[in-house]
Amino acid sequence: MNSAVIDKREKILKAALNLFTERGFHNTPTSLIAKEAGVATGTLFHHFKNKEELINRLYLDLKKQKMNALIEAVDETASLQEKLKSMWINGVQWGIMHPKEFQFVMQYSNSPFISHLTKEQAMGEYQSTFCLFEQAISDGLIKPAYPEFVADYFEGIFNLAVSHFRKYPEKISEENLDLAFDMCWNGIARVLES
Amino acid sequence: MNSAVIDKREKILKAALNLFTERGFHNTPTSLIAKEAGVATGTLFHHFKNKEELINRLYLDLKKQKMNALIEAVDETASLQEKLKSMWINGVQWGIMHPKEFQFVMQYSNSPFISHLTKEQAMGEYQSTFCLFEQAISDGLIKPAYPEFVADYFEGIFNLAVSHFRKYPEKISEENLDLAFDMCWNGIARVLES
Amino acid sequence: MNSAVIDKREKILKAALNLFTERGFHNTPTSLIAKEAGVATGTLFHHFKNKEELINRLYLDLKKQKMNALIEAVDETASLQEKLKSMWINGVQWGIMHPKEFQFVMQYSNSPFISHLTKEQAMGEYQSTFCLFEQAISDGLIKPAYPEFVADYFEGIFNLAVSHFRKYPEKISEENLDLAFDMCWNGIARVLES
Amino acid sequence: MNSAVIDKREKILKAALNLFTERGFHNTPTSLIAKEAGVATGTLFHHFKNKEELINRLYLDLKKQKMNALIEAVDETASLQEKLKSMWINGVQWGIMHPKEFQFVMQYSNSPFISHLTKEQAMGEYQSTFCLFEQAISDGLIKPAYPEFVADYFEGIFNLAVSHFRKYPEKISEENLDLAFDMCWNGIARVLES
DNA sequence: AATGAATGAGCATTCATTCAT
DNA sequence: CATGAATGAATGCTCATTCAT
Repeated sequence: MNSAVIDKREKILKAALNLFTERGFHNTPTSLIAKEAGVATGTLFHHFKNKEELINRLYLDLKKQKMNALIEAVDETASLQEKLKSMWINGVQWGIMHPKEFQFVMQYSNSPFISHLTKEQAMGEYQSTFCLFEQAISDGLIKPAYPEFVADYFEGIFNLAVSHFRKYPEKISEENLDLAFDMCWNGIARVLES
Repeated sequence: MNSAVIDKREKILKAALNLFTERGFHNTPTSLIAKEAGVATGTLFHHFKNKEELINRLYLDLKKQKMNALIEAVDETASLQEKLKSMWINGVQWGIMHPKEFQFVMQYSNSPFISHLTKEQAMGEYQSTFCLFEQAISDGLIKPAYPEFVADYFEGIFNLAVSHFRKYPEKISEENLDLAFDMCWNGIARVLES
Repeated sequence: MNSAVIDKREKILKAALNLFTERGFHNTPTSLIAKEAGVATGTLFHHFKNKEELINRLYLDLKKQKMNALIEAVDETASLQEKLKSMWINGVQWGIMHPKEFQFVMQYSNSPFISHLTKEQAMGEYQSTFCLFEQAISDGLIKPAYPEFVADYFEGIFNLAVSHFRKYPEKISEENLDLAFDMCWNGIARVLES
Repeated sequence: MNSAVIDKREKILKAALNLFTERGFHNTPTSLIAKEAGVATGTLFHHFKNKEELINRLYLDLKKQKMNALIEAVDETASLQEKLKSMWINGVQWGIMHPKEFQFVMQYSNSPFISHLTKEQAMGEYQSTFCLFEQAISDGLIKPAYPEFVADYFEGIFNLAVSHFRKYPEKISEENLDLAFDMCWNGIARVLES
């Protein structure tokens, strides 16, 4: 009983994810989502107050999944640089293996469809990661550029790398993932004077 | 009369740019564009076959403007690195001074609203720039990563930099522009062993 | 258990009365009635076949209450004029003390939501009162206008008086109730030549 | 051209009047109004911002018609009582000849569908009539009951009379109209002591 | 009896596009 | 070329009612 209920909710979210990434938010009728989910139109509105709540709910769920993927199995005893690299690799792999989820989160991060409140909630999950950058700067591990830029930069290249590997799947290899991280990192890292 | 005609066409394009960036394509009725442009609803369809043609036309115009801004006043006799830096700085400055135009081009570059044909035409403008990267790689000026990644990387960080400066306008300064380029470049540049 | 059942039924009727008078029939979802009654949506349909039956049932209940209020404690030995005045005063007082109930009965008396059958049943209760008018006419107590008009007139002014006192509660006083009846009555009563 | 435009607007208003009085506001889909008016659904919303504006517009139009009917051809030189009687007779005749219009105005006068603003505008038209009552009271022509009640009373019986004659059309005659007015009036008029 | 998730027909409203003037 | 009234398919959302538990 309960599982059937959750099932429908999940099916709606899944269908919404597929359709939103394929067709965009405004070009995806709720009726189509319901149809794709194998559910009546009214059912969608039983689970989500309206279309906007659906998209916000979806965004929050996926953002959380992404963040969980980042920190999964990161060796707590490793060095800061190694931690960041692990997270980067984890994240890129998650992005490659969950293309829709990744695209959705990236595409709607700056979208007006996502409410301010949702963005704040999502940002909360990000906080712990952000601390790592601050620490890396104070440790002298990375360039002393102001932290806002570092954060934008890091996430930007991260997204860029995933997008790239989705565009050229044949380029995916451990070597190229390392290369991508290296290009990112050597743009941040303090160049040690010899 | 002729100038009045051009006027209306321009006004429509201008209104469309403002509205598309503020509200998105699907959330911008043609009637609103017409109203904002001070023109009758029918007039829009005299100048553009339909809404899609309008957006494609707009995209192409702006992409061309952006490309022209890049190569403007680049010293032909300068070194390759200096040329690339000039273009970068030019581009970032254009992006800062034309926020709507920049956002529109970036936002819709990967959008399904832009037809394949339009994208190809736009890509044509990019060709000459792309050559510079190939040359830079073969010159040993930048890392021998495969050129597709370099191109994505370069453009990605470029967009990232502009977005960043739009988010934090108080950070705009010659110094920070240089810093941004430096962070980009030292992620690409071969690190010379001492 | 049985009392709990009755309780729910009563709660539904009570909630329906409040909501129907505040928002109208069509603007009151059954789900809202259920919610306001503290009951599941399905429960409403256990007690009433459908929304229409609910409203008809409610109408009949309230009409009966109103009629009972009219004849309550009327002195059987009093004169006809005194009886009618007692009923009038009783009725106005009931209307003042049961504003929702009064409004509902008045509002839906001519409404298509109330079925023909229901109206006839309700009219049955009215019959005995109607006889009084016929008698009053034949007694020469009131003007020899045809009885249909007298009945409409009497009830019309009655409703009017209640509505008036609900609009201006500060005007409620024994004196003004008498005044209202007097205005009603002297429009009916044969003016005796001196 | 212009006449065609007005035509459609008028047709919509007319269809709306018929349907609203027959089926009520909430039970009348805009699609049905459009259909009945021989017009596309969109056309309705071209002329009226939404359903609510349509009903408010309609109310205002009809209220104005009713008021105009009241004061039409009233002899300015006649006595106050004669003036009021003329208006009463005019009004009842208008109500009889325009049953839908009359019912609509009466039915929605106290309805929440009519906005406060609309009611105020409509009340404005009523002002001059209201003055007549004040004058009649100060002239000692009618009972010195407080004017709010007199106004409610007068209008109430007026509506009542029209409703009555619509229910019993066979009772319509000059004689009965006079009778109805007489019953109204002798409930107001000061009974002169002999 | 009671529950509340599910249903899907129905509704108000929007909007790209047309076309007579 | 320009206008803007008219169109009607499409869409987000509501709600009375059902039914498995």
